[in-house]
Amino acid sequence: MNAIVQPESDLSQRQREVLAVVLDLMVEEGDAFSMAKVCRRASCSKETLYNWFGDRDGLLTATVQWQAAKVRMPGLRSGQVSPADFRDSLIAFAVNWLTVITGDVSAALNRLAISHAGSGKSRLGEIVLKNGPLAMTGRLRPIFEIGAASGLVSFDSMDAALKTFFGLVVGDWQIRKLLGETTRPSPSGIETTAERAVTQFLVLYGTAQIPAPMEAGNTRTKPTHGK
Amino acid sequence: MNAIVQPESDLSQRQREVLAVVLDLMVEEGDAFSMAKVCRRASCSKETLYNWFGDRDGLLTATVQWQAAKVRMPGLRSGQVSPADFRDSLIAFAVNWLTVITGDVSAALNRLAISHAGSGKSRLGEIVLKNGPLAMTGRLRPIFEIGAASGLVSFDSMDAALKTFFGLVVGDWQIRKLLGETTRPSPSGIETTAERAVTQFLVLYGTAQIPAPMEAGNTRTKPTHGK
DNA sequence: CGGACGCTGTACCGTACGGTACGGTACTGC
DNA sequence: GCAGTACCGTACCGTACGGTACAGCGTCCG
Repeated sequence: MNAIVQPESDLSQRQREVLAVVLDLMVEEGDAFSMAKVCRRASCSKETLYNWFGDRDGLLTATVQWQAAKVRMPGLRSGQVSPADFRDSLIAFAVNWLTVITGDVSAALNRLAISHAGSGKSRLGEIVLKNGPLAMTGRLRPIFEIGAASGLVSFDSMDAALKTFFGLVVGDWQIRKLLGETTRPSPSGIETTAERAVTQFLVLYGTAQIPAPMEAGNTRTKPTHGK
Repeated sequence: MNAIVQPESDLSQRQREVLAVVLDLMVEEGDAFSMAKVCRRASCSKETLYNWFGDRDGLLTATVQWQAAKVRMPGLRSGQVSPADFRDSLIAFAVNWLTVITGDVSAALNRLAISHAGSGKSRLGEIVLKNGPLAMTGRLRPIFEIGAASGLVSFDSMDAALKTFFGLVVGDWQIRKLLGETTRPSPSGIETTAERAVTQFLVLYGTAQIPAPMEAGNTRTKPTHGK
């Protein structure tokens, strides 16, 4: 099984078209679509499909990898950075992440990978894990390091801080989306969530005063201690 | 389809035995197990199975509901409460939740519900959602209210606070578990995570000084502001 | 005793799907 | 013109599974 492992990007235009169809079908039907349906919609023959991707698993894997390769995160120039830039950078990161997470494509991919992880049918879970949470923390870590080097934040444990950031940003959005809840946050809702999460994160890990938002999160950036 | 909707608890001992077998199979194989396999392992006939549960969906639904009914959360006596009690209560809650979430049974149930939510095959997603995150916040809300009434915490938005608590506690544990990551936190790791999450939560939302832990979380409960 | 009932085990049916084979067609290079 | 290649469309095969039917068996109750 898993005959052909495409070196990731020597995919022809036609092959990418097919994968796009597969992705659409994943969004519409989850794991339930058949190879025949792919062929019908993509106007290609089964034989070609099997020649290109080996078997169904190969097709799924190729689709997931191809899609995962498209996800990119906003970065941050290294060197000294101002508090405002740092904060904006975190917010941009959070907005980006939340937008991806709450999207139908991400949900479809995660659903697929999760159900396969349960059946031990393939390594899709591993792939999505690597391109999801792990990629996020991987991209976020250098940003955190820049912040720390600039004296804006400090961590006892970088990993714990990354987990905390993840939790504050994602909250229960992802699990609810995956379980089929239809209410999707508006772009402004995402923005608000991201700002609140970053504000809270900076309360927990920030060392210097960073421009506070007007109304996000707990409103007050720090509770008025003592009753 | 979905012929018989068991009023939730008029299940015979024998029926519960069968559901236990189904649950085991879910943990082992995800959604891939067949009705025949259930019968073989439970030593019952297909006909009986279909008489009792209508169809495959009915069996799955019954299993999920039966299992969901078993989950209970630690509560908190109402009335005035001490800071230490409040904090311990939150920690107990978090430990309980993390233990459930990272367990194989919960993972199997969530995987099942998630994959069905993707295919629109049934209402399992809705059921798990109601007995998962929503049940958690439902149980947590009164605890928060007691805390607020006792002047220990204050919220601008109760919903936002619940989301924050969820995020701080769960982090990325659940999604990683669902995606098949095998490393499971030890009981002491869960304890540590829970304490750190609660400490952070109280930093964000607490009004009064609450006994700080020795070393949990960011170590210092509040960063020494200003460089 | 005898019929009704509930259950087990097995054989069976229809279907749907993954995977293969094959005929037909367009294009390319010689 | 012709072999080779790459692809489409479709027919086909084997299998596995959901669901049904039926025979056999123990138990309860009149």
